[in-house]
Amino acid sequence: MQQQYDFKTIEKKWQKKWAEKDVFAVTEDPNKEKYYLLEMFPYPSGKLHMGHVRNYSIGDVAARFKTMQGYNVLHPIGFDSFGLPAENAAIKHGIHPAKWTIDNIGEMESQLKELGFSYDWEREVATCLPEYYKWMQWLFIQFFNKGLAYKKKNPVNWCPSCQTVLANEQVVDGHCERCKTPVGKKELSQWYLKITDYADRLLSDLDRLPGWPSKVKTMQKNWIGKSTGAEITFQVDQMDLSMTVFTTRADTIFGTTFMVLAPEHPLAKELVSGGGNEAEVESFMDRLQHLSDIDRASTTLEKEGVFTGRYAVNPLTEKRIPIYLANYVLMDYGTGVVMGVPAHDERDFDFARKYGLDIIPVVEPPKGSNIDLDHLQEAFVAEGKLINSGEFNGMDNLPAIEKIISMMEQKSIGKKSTNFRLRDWLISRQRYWGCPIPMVYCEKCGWVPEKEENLPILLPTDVEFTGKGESPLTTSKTFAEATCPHCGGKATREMDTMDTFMDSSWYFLRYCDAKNDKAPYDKKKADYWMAVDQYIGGVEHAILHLLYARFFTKVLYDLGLCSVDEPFTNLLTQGMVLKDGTKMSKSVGNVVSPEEIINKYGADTARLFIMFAAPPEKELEWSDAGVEGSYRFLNRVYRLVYELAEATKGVKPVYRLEGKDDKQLAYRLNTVIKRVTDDISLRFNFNTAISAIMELVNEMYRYKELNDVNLGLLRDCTEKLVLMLSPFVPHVCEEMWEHLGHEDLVYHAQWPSYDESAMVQDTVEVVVQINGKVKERVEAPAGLDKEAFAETVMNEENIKTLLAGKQIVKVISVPDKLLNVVVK
RNA sequence: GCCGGUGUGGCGGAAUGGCAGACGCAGACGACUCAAAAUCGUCCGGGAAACCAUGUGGGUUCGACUCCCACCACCGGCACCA
Repeated sequence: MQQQYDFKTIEKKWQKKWAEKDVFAVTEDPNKEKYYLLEMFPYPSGKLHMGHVRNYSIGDVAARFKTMQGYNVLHPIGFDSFGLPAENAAIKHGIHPAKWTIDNIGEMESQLKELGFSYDWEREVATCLPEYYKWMQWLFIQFFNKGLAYKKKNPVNWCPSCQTVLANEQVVDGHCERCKTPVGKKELSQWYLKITDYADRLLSDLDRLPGWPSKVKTMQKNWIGKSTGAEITFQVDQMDLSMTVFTTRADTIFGTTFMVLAPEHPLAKELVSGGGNEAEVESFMDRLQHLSDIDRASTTLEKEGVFTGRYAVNPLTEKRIPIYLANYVLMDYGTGVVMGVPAHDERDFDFARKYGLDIIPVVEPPKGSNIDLDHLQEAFVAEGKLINSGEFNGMDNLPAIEKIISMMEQKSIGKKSTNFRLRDWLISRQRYWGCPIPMVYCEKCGWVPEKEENLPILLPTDVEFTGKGESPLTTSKTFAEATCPHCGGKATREMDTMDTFMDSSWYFLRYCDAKNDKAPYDKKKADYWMAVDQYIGGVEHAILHLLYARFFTKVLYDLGLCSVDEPFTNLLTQGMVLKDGTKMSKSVGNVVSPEEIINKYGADTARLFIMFAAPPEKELEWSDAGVEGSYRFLNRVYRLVYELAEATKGVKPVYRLEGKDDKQLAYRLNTVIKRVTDDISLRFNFNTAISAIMELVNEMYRYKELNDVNLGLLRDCTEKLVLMLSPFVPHVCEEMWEHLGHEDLVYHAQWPSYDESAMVQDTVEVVVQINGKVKERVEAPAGLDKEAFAETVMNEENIKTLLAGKQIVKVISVPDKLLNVVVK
């Protein structure tokens, strides 16, 4: 150890030692309690950004801390390495996506190593490698065999810029989640996974995840969007035709005065033809065609519709009601048909107003309200008693829902029903750089999965990257040719690749047994490590990745491949890294590169600043001055440890506390250990853990200047200081630990425990309040009971003076803290 | 519109209902130095003071940044979901 803090030499030295000794590799050990700590794996875009550094620093501190506490810690890393940027680079610069990706992975690996993260590199995965995607294909086939994967022709979200379809989750505000281009619709035959079969479990099991932020759970709940209600069947007048609606408001059925279908509803044509209003419908449909999907989906779009010329019969009132087509009815929610209850639904109200349709109130506002039911100005959507509803008149509307549904069930005109906003997951992508879907089409046998021995279906290399139209796989001369695994006849391969969110939906299982070439992973190994005890990543994955991964885990659980059905026990969503109040981005020009900081101050400083500047789940404002401060602190610690290592050479950390100063320092040491331990393990409050360590350092600086120092105590403080700092700044701590004469790594050292007896003080400074306002501070003996405490404090001279001439009403005594005297 | 979250010095941020502003940054002053840097030390919400201060207004309490009610502002998610 040099006298100067030479971070460059120190960091290189210890990174080399860690790698040589392979210290972060772990194996299953039934005698040790496991702890699986995982950060979301990165897409290999080129270089690390500050968001990565933050994500992985949080994880590394936790992993090292848990290791020191004696857990068998699995802390793996890998790369989510299929995806569009690689392909775009191929189109733009003519580099093969594989080369681009592998080069980037190499770059990022070395940066992760430079930051000193404690990964078990033996378990590294890259989803673009055949040894990984072979098992992705195998899993897809398991889904298919279970009836959870199917191909369907449907209008799908189409990004004209990425030239591929998108899942609903990847369409944000009508725009492509990746490139922000407005998304259109295209009729295509595509593969889907039946995530809707799991909607109920995905929803209800959220309650079994107390370790997840409620924000994320709420977002998933909203996304799944469960509504309970009823399906009700209406007969079309004078036609042999019926239509079913979904409604959550069966209580308002008596107020249904019209029906509305989505314009693209399959029954629309049949209804219109011969209804006598064909010309008007056609011109309406024509106008609709010219609207973009984004405009159509807009909530501000005026509700427009057209009469079909047909009538339906309200099954309860038996009144004839007109049937309309309208732009505000969505084909892909419910049944695509809505019963119009203008009195009690805002949209129906607007529509009825515009087309002069009847408005019949069936729920009465509570007495005293100034709503005039005969001349409604807006829909009345609150609760009330039923009117105009036959035998149900006078009932409260909410309990009436169930009553009306069971009556309709008896008459076979309706039944209880549940609807989800969640749609099946569209996983086909018309792109090259993804996992090939291992399915072949045979004229005789239809869609058949590839034989297991033929896996992996490799990506062909003789393809052209044009970025246009269909999947580049179609340009391969040989890829399409296949033999039907069923009948042995000629067959064609599926040309699309999988959504990359498939790859990331099970990588945490692969880490449990990353090298396995007989199975995706050995179940026994997965049983040992799963579930992930702590997962850390950005909140932007709250619905996409985190929902898909939960879905996969549940399917694997049902298939008997996994013994947990929730993958992540605890979830931490870290905040963004900002500079000047906004997200770091190239276009704003406020990017601070990790490389730059590591070169100037070292990895330890970068890590320390990031952990100290804000609690992990909050946004972090980057501050160059703050980085300087962290660097200064590390220098301050280094100098202190160096000096004290010399001063206490050969001294054992054993001592007897002598005077007040000794006790004060021991008190500080032990309270800090407790604080740091609790802050890390209970709350992940790394920022306050670090401030506590700073307080200890400040105290040690004061103490060492005293005339009569206790060397044993100082030695103990020094060692424990290094131990506590080591998860945060591992390189410099290894160096200091070695200098303190230890031969083992600080990484393998035991986390310090605290001595409760040293945390008891003889006297404490307490506060004296009068009527709740602080008036005085006095020194009082610690550990008194309420009465003794009050008496002692009240007998202090200046307190007596303070209370002189006042009438005491009440005394609140909180020993060791405060005394509040209520006076008149 | 609905659902969440946040609001504390010049700044980042601390505070199981019990001293508001820990710790750090910035700043001021002092020591060391021929000088500067580095380092070490002291001060650092407002106010002359009584006091006033945790977005605003109420409430509960001996005591509220913390709990309850109403409102405001900003951020995020969902949004014609029947």
